[in-house]
Amino acid sequence: MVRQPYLKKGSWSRDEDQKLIAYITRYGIWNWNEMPRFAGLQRSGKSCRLRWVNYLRPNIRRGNFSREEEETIIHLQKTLGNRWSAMAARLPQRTDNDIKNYWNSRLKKRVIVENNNSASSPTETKSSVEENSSDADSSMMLGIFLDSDTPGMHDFAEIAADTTFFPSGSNLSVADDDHYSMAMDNYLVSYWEIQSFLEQPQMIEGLDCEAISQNSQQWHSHHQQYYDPLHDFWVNPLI
DNA sequence: AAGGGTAACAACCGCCGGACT
DNA sequence: GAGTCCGGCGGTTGTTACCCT
Repeated sequence: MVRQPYLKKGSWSRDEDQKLIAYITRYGIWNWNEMPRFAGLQRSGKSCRLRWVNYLRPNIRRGNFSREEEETIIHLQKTLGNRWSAMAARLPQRTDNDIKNYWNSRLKKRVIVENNNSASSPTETKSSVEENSSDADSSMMLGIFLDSDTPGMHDFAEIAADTTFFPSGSNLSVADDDHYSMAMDNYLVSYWEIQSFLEQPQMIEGLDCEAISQNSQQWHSHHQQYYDPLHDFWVNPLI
């Protein structure tokens, strides 16, 4: 009987995030079930996939749904039902998990209340959405990269600025140092750390980088529709 | 200050469908 | 055609932070 290797569950640590990002950055996504072993992660493939898709992908936006996005979700939920992935396809930068959570925790109740109100007195309800006040904060954070003379850093910053790489949640205010450092800790896996990781000796003996690279390219060609356009940004500078 | 209730969200689980052998 | 593997999806749970009493 083959003993299953210990698989960690629960919250992801920063170190695990870095390992996953660094691995995918270098080799791409070729097999979720095999990747954790090569990446030095004691996680299931499913767990890695979920973490990447819902949190670590470079061009996802989290928190602070705009009024337009809210209305879109409400409309799509009416027409599509609980098809969260289909909704996510129509809401750029949002994940199905995020949309699902947002609907379950906020919008569902709001819609019920609005329906009840419209049944009695059709008054306009005020949206609970906060303004995207942290856009400026994100810009300030990006300034760090723009100041850098490191090749590739300007691309990094510009793309991040264009795609709201940095989540715009309320915790990301840079009004004080605590929030700023927390934001950095939680959301930034710096170029330098990835580089440092990649320069480490291969953790798996006999790792056939060439084969993995080819597998990755084949995967790309077959699954291009699932790939976000920022992938090149992550991969090219490091190959 | 402490405890209970609630909201928000990260993560897990089970199921399903497609691809491959 | 049957079996297996893998990735994706939706439902659900667990955890944490916050608010109120």
